[in-house]
Amino acid sequence: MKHSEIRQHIINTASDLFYANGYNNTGINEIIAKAGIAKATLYNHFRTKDDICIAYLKHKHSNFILALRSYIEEKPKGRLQLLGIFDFLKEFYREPSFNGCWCIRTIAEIPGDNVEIRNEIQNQKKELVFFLKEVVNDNIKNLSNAEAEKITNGLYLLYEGAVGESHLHQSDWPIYSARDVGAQLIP
Amino acid sequence: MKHSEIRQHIINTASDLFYANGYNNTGINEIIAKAGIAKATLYNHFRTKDDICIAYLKHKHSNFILALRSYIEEKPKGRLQLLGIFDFLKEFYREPSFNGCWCIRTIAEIPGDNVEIRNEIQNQKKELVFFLKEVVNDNIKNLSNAEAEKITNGLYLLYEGAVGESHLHQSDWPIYSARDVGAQLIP
Amino acid sequence: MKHSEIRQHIINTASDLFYANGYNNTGINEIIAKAGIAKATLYNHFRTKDDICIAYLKHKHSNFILALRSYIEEKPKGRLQLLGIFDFLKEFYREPSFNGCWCIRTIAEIPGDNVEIRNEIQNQKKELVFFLKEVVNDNIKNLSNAEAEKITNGLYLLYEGAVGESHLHQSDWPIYSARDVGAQLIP
Amino acid sequence: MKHSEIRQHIINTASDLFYANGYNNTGINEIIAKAGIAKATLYNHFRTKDDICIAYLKHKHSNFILALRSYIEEKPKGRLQLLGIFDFLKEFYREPSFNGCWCIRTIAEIPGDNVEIRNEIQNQKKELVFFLKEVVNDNIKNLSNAEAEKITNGLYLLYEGAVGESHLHQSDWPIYSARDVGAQLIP
DNA sequence: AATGAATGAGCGTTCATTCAT
DNA sequence: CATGAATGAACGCTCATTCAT
Repeated sequence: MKHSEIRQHIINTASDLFYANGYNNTGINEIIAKAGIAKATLYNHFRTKDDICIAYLKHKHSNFILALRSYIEEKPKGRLQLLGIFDFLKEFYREPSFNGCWCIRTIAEIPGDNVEIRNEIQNQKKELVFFLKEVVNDNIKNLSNAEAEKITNGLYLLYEGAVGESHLHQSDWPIYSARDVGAQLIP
Repeated sequence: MKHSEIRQHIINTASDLFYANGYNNTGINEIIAKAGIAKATLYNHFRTKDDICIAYLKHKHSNFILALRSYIEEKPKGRLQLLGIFDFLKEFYREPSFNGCWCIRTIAEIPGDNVEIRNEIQNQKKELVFFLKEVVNDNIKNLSNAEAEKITNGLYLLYEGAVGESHLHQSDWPIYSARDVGAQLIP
Repeated sequence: MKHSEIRQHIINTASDLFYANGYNNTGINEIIAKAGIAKATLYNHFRTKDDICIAYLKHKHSNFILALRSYIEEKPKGRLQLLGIFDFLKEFYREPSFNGCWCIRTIAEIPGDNVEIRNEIQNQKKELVFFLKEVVNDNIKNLSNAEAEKITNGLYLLYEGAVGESHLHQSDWPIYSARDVGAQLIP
Repeated sequence: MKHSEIRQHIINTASDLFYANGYNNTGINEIIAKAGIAKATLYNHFRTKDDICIAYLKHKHSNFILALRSYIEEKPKGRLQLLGIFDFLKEFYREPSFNGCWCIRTIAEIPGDNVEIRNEIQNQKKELVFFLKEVVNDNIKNLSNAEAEKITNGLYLLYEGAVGESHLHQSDWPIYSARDVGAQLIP
C-alpha cells in the first residue's frame, strides 16, 4: 500500500467513526484497531488527532459537495433544480449512516479556542453558501445581487435547519417543511 | 444550605460550565471546584454525570421558554409578536455567554444509544414547536390546523437554523435572514 | 494510611527509583507498581511528574543536610570538624545506594527551560554553601568575611568534585584527594 | 559525500543536539531532520543510538583535549601555564553553547548497567588526569611521583568542580574560586 | 548503500465513579 | 448526610529500531 493510500485508509476509517460516534468519543486506539495499523503508523501520517479531524471534515465536505452538485445537475433547470437540494437531503437522510451535519456536531465538541478546526468548518459553510448562490443565479433569472443573496441565505438556513432537525427528531418532516418554505422563496 | 438549594447550586454551576465549554470538556472535578463542594456531595445529589446533564438541559430549557414567552408577550399582537422570536434571538445572541443551542451541542457529544438524554432533547424541541404553534394561532387568525402547522414548522426551522448558524459563523446575519424569510411566511 | 503518609510513601518510593536509575529512566508506572498504588492515586497527591521530582530533591536534601550536620557536630571542634565533611562523604560513598549527587544528575536530565527544578537545585547548593560557611566560621577563628568565603568556596568545590568524581570513577580516591587539598586550605 | 563524511556529519549534528538538550531529550528523528538524512542512513552508520552517544563523547573529548593543550602551550611555562587550565575554562564557559561537562551530564542519563558508555567516560577522565599530570610535571620541577599525583588530583577535582558548579549556578565564580585554590596547591 | 513507512512498547496524564470514614 | 482518597480504564502521543523496496 502506498503512502497516500494508507493515509486515505486512515481518513476513511476515522471519518466513519467520528461521524457515527463523535470526535471525542472516538479514541485513537479505536481508529488504529479498525484500520488495522500500528499507533505510530497513524502518527507518521498525522501530527495530531486534530489533524485527522481536519482531514475528516475535508473528506466529508468534498464528497458532499460533489454528490450534491451532480445530484442537482441532473434535475431540470428551474424550481425543481433549486429545490433539488432538499430532495438530495431526503436521500442523504435515508442513508443508514446519516447522523446530521459533521460541522455542527464537530464544532460542538471542540474548545472555543480551537481556531484551526473552527476555520475549516466556517469555510465549508461559506463554500456551501457560495455554491447555493450559484445555483440560485443559475435557476432564477434577472435577480439583483441583493435578491439573490436573500434567497440564498434563506435556502441555506432552511437547509441547515432541516439537516439538524431531521437528525435531532430522527424524522424527515423537517426536510419536507424546509422544502415547502423554500418553494415560497422562489419567485 | 438546604438539600434542594445545594442541588440547584450544582445545577447552576454545571450549567454555566457545560454551556460554555461543552459537556465532555467539563469534568466533575471542575464542577465541584467551582461549586465549592465535595465530590461525594455531588454524587449524593446526582447518580451520574449524565443525570447532571439532564438537569442542565431542563434548567436551560425552562429558563429559555419563560424568557421567550415573557419577551414576546410584551410585543404588540400580530406580525411583530410572531417575529418577536427572532428579536428575542438577537438579544440572546448579544449576551456574552451565548454559545448556540444546548440541545444541538449536547446531542453532538453523547453516544447515539443514550436514549435518556436524546429523549429529553427531543421533548424540549417538541415543546418549542408546541409553543410556537400557540403563538402562531394567537397572532394569525382563521388558520386551518394544516396551515398553522406549516407556518409553525417553517418558523421553527428558521429559528433553529438561525441559532446554529449565528453560533457557527459568529455573526448575526443568520438571525436577520431568518426574520426576513419568516416575515414572508406570515400571510 | 493518612494522606500525608501515602504522600511520603510515594516520595520515598520515587526517590529510591529516581536516585538509583535516573529521573527520565523512571516511569510513573514503575513508581506506582513499587508503591503499590493506583495511577490516579499518585496524581491525587502530585500534579505532575515534575512535582514528584521537586519533592524527591527536597527529600534528599533535607535528609542530607540533617545527616551531615549531626555527623560533624559529633566531631571535635577545629580542623577535624571542618574536614569532617569529607569523612561524612566517605561514609555516604560506602552506602550501597550511593549514586552521586541528585542535583547534578537531575539537572543533566531536564530541559534548560525547566526553571522550577533548576531553582530548587540551585537553592539547595546555595544552602549547602551557606551551611559550609557556618562550619568554617565555627571552626576557624578570626576570619575576615572574605577569607571565610574563600575557604568555604574552596571546600565546596572540593566536596562537589569529590562527590561527582567518586561516583564517576566508582572509587573513593577523589574523596581522599579532596580531603588532602581541603586540609591545605585551613590555616 | 563520502561514507566517512556522512558519518562525521551525523556526529557533528548529534553532538550539538546531545550537548545542548541532553541525550534522552534528543530523538533520532531530530538528529536525522537536522542532518538532512534518512533514518536508515543513520542506522547504516551506527548500530544504535548508544553508538552515536559514544561517538559524541569521543568527538567532544578529542576536540577538548586538543583545544586545552594548544591553549596552555601558548602560556609561559610555570604557574601561569599550570593555572591556564582554569583560564581555558573561563573561555569555555563564555561560549554561548557552554552546557557543562558532557561526561557528567551523560552519565546521569544512562542506566547504571551501561558499561560501554560508562567506560568511555571513565577513560576520558583518566586521560584528562594523565594529561594534567604531564602538565604538572612539565611546570613544577623536582616533584616526586606522589607529590605530582597529589597536585594533579587536586587540580583535577577543582577543575571538575568548577565545570559542574559554573554550569549549575550559571555563574563563573566557581572558576575563579577553583583557580585561587589551585594556586595554593602549587609550591 | 540508501530509503522511509511500519512497528510495539511505553510515556505522562485525565476521567467518572466508589467507598470507608 | 458529608467527606475526599483511591481506583481502573482509557486518553493522546513518542520512542528507538526494523525491513521490504
